[in-house]
Amino acid sequence: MPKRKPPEVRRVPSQARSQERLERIVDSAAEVFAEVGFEAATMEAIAVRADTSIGSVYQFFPNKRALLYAIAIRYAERVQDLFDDLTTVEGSESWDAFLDRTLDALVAFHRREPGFRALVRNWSSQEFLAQDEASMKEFTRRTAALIAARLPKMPEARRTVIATVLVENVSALLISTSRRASDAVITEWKSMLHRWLAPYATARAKRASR
Amino acid sequence: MPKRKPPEVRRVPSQARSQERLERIVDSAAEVFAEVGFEAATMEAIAVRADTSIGSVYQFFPNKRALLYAIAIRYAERVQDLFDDLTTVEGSESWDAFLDRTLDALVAFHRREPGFRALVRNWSSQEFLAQDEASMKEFTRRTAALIAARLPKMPEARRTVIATVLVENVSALLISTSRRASDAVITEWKSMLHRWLAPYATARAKRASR
Amino acid sequence: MPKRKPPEVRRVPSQARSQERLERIVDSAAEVFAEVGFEAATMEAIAVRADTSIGSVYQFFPNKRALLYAIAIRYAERVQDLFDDLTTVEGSESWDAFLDRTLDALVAFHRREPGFRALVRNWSSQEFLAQDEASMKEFTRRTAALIAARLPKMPEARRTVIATVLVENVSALLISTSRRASDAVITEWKSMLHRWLAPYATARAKRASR
Amino acid sequence: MPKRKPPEVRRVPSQARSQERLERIVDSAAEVFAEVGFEAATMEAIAVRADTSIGSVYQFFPNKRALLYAIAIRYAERVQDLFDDLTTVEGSESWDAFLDRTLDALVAFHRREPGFRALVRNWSSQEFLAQDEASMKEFTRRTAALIAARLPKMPEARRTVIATVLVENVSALLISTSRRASDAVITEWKSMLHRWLAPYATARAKRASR
DNA sequence: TATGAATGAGACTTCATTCAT
DNA sequence: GATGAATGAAGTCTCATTCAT
Repeated sequence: MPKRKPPEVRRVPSQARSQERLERIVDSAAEVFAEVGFEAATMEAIAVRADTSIGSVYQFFPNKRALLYAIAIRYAERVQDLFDDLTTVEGSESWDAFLDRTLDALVAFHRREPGFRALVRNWSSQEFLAQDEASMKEFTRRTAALIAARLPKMPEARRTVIATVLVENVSALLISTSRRASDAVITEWKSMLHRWLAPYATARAKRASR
Repeated sequence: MPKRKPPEVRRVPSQARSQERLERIVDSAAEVFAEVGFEAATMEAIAVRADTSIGSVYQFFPNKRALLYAIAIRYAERVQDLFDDLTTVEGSESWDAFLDRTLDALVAFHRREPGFRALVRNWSSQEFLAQDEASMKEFTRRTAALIAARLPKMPEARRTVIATVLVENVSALLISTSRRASDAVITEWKSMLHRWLAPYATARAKRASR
Repeated sequence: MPKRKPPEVRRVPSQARSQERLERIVDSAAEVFAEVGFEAATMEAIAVRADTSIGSVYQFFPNKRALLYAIAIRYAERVQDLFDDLTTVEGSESWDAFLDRTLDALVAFHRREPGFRALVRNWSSQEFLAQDEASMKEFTRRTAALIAARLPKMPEARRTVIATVLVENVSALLISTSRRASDAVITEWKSMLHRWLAPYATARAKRASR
Repeated sequence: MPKRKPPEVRRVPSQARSQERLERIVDSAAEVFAEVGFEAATMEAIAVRADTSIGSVYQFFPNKRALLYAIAIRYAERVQDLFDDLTTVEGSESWDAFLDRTLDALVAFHRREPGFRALVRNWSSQEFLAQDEASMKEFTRRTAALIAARLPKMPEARRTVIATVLVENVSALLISTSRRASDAVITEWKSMLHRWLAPYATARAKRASR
């Protein structure tokens, strides 16, 4: 995920009291957006849930959109961190193990942060679609790099296609499914990915065993 | 797709003129919702595009939400019909061929009806999420039935899990991907499904050949 | 006064009912602006005084400023008409008689339309200052023409200066004074103008008698 | 200028620091009001320009209106002082010379203090119109006294009328004209006043020469 | 039945004023 | 006293919905 310009924040509070309030406002907004969508969310509702006044919300954010933007960035950072954690595990790990670990982590993330799903689904505005596209590209790039590390002989075009399908598949399923997915479904989902990718890994294994 | 309670329509017009007008209103609403989203769409804009007056829109629909509902139902019927067409093809067809044909048809449908994607991404409200859930369940049931027809020995629980993953996978990818997906990506996607499902089909083949 | 572009009006009503309403809104706005000034006037107050809803006000005018603009134009037209009436009197009339007649008419106008004074005093915004400047220029031009008709020998520069002082004097006094001015004050004011302009007229008389 | 009730000042600061701050606040407010008008001026902007905090402004003034009031009083005092200076010149001076001197001084004052004009044009509220009226009355009284000193025989009613026209004329023209008036216009303006008042002075001269 | 003008609740946003630090 | 964050009343404007014609 590329670095983004900082959110349009009016005031960065230094006092602990204000810092807390800001946190509460962003949390509250994330919840309200998740529940009713961006357009239907009202600043009043956000303020009330954050247990403040509308005026305080506007002290930190110049408008509703800035609030959405701030939330988007917060999530982007969390996903970024998650991906970093997942890929910095040292040692030799099988593809399947890596995939399983990644999926489990992502499913857990989506369950922990129900607002994320709502956010992504509501990104219909042009501005945010561009963001989304950029995120997906970055994830695809990184995934392709991971593939390259294990299958250096695979042509780049091929690698990119596989990475694309993998990233799209995972993100699409996470977004539309994660809350309701049972363990059995997730297990089957992993099977799907394992079987799909097996031949590529096998090819390497064969070459390696020669 | 389950039977739905009758749409909230105030008057079912008998006259051809009115029927046409109703059609135009729904088309117009679908377009406007797709273009700017549900909240930002105005009844005025919908009426103008349908070449009628606001009053006429309210003659058919008690409120804006009812319009969205009508559109949802229309799309549900179209998807329903599509699925019926796909499955009523007689003769022996391989799983892979069936899958490919289905995927191609669905991708084509999504490309033909950009409003569908916009609609689904705009759900958000509780009422519509329930709708969505119901649709998915119905598709899963039918898919499980298709599997049962070919793999009668597979335990029902298993079948349901596979059908769930298949339906979720297909619908999720269609919604988040279809407009931008290249042919190479779609081909790889098919591969994924083929390899995943191959062992199940093979199991049958083995048992059959004994 | 130069022709102005038509006010930003959203809808020009044809029905008598609406026409009345529009009239009431403009009248009401003129009153409210006159009483509390443009900024302090609220659309709510304007709507209530016009015995309508806020929504109706916005049906005719896209924003508060457009209302001010409409009023300005209405007054500009009235002043225009007044000036036309004053100058189209045929026959030979003495300067003093003409001046007296004009002043009386202008004072009457200002007393009849208390909103006019308020409007001009509130024209502080850049946009309206330009308007004002243009009006004054036009009046000065016309006045200079009137002078030229009677004193063709007077150099143009001179004529312009006199016209400027005359117009500025009359408009300034009208704006700041007219409501409280007693008859005695107005009579003295006329004297002032007569005595000031007498030498110019006399010069002509002398030349004429030679 | 009549005695005014003491300005609404919360605290009359004794410390030099505070005195300075108070001065800065009033200056700042005068500038901001002059630039954007009373309503559009924000206490924040005033505080920032005065290089203090909003809280400090409220230490001195209970509300925004009190600030305007303080500015009005300050200007009233300055005009008062100016008038005192103008009239305390000893020796025999012709009417015309006195008038010219006064006008020049007033024009200079208006050019030096652009805020004054803005202030007067922004009156509008009932409370301030009363202020204005009172100022005008006081100037008229003083002017009538000046006339009385030179023309003791003139009936008081007459004197008052002349003083009224003179004061209204001068103040009206100053307010609406001073920034844009050319020297030629001002010269002609003086001519106007000279010719108007000449007969009154002549009358005295005649009586004196008998 | 069709129209579209009228209505007014409700959204966003600003900013005068208060008050805890 | 000084500061500036917090508050919330109030203003502008939109638009779903109603209803007279």
